[in-house]
Formats: sequence, C-alpha cells, structure tokens
Amino acid sequence: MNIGEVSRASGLSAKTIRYYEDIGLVRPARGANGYRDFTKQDAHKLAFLGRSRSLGFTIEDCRTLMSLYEDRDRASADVKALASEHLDRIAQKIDELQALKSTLETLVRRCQGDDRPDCPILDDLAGHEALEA
Amino acid sequence: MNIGEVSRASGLSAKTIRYYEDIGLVRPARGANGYRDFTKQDAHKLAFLGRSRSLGFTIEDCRTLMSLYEDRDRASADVKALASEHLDRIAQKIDELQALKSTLETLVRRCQGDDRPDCPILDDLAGHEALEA
DNA sequence: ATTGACCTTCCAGCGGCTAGAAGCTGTATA
DNA sequence: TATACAGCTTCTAGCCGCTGGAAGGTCAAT
Repeated sequence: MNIGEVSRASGLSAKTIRYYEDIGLVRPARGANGYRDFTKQDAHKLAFLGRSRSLGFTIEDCRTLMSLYEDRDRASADVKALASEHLDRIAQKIDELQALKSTLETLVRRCQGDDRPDCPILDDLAGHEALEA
Repeated sequence: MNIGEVSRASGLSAKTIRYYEDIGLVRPARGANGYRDFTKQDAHKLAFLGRSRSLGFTIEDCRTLMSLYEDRDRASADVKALASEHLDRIAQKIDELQALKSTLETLVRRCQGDDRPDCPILDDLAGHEALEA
C-alpha cells in the first residue's frame, strides 16, 4: 500500500503520515524502489491516530493511547485517566472562551458601529474601562 | 523607563516586549547605553496590546486595532467588524470544543476504568464505533 | 574590586503540521 | 520509444507567539 492509498484510507495527508513516521508513530516498510509500503495494520494505526487527534489529544497523548491500545494487559483505568484529564482541559478551555465571548459581546453590543470614531471597544482596550451591562 | 519597569507596568514579559519591537508593534527610543527607553505612550501602547491579546486577538488584529486606535478619523464600524469576526471565530471554537467534550464524556462514562483491559475508549479510537447514549 | 541585578543580542525550540523545491519512479498513451 | 504526468522521495523552511538560554555589557551599592 503506497502512501497515497493509505492517505485516502486514513484521511490523513501524505505529509502528515511522513511526519508521523519521522516522529516514530508509525514505521512502514520500504519497497525496492524506496517507496513506503504500508500494511493494513499501519493503515489501522494511522486511522487510530487520526481519530485520536480529531478528539484533540496531543501527539504525546496519542503515543500513550497507541501503546495502551497495543498492550493486551493494560488497565482501562489508565485510558480513562488520560481521557478524563483531556476532558478537563477541554472544559477549562471552553470556560475561558466563554468568558472571552461574553466580554467581547458586551463590547460589540456597546459599539455603534457607524462612521463616527467613538468606539467603546478601543476605549476598553486602551484601559478606559467602563464595562458593565 | 527601562524594559523591566514597563514590563511590570504592562504585565508583558521583557521577552515579549522585545519581540513586539522586533515585529514593529512598538518602537522605543534608545539611551546612550543602548538600553531601550520607553515613554508613557509606549507603555500605554503595550498595555493596549496586552489587553487585545488577552481578548484573543491575533497579532495582526492587534496591529489593525492599534492603527485604528491611533487614527482619529476612524469609523467605529471598522473596529466593530473586526471584533465581531473575532467573536464569531470564538463562538465557532466553543461549538467545536463542546462537540468534542460531549463525545469524550460519553466515552469516559462508558469506560469502567478498572484494572481490566476492556476499554470502550480505545475501541472507539480503533474504529469499532458503537457510540450512542 | 566585586557582587548582583539589570540590560543587550543572537540562536534555538515549542506543536503539529504545511509549502515548496528538486529529483526519482511508474504507467499510459502517441 | 518518447513523452507526459501522476505519484513518490528527501530536504529545507515557515507558520504563530512567544520562551529559554548563552554570552556578554552596564549600573548601583557595598
């Protein structure tokens, strides 16, 4: 299986797959012509990585998840802990963004948005804070 | 005003302030000893930048906001448009993260998290999807 | 004279790719 | 057989917004 095929199969770009080889996430064999030759296991691994990344796990998380996945004797608690930590980080990020959002909403709401220069948004950024309701 | 003082005043690290000079966001004068010499305007500018960044605006957004701030004839509509676009991006990011969050919550909930190897999280990542309720 | 805090510049690295150059290989068609 | 063109290879460099560290100059106090 060439890189193009496994790229289509996994949804990852060829560039990304080469990068994953570079950092040791996958180790495809090589054909006589120097081309990478991926097995079905490789393709499966890459799909696993793609799904893990799309859930927002870092590459290092993915490395751990992969090794847990390949360890027949793993404890599911390890996986759950990793996923829970990740979940906490996401929840925290959401909170931060929501705080940002409401600040910005207030600012945007208070700005006339016309052709005159008065602008509460800039006033706030400049530190002339007057930010209630 | 040396960089340390303006750093304390603005809440930005000295490294960050030097970086901002590098990319042309601020242009402090220099003393005879080669030290940067910041005016109050510079300090104010840096505080403006710090607040803009803390609201999640990109450096390029900040550059635009700064120039709008310094333009006495600006239209507040320009500022509002920039802030609104930024708001939309944040809202979209929140939506994405919330989707992630609920997927992860489902997975984590379904995982026993004990010392046995059965793990719905890994099953899902591996593509054995069975993700309802 | 020496300490120690502060300042300078420069180079490298973070994460996770992505873009592009330069060149080889494989296949289909004229 | 020539040629076109897709697809593969490696390599370097860039994205964002800093941050860390090295090597060294400066300043104030002891």
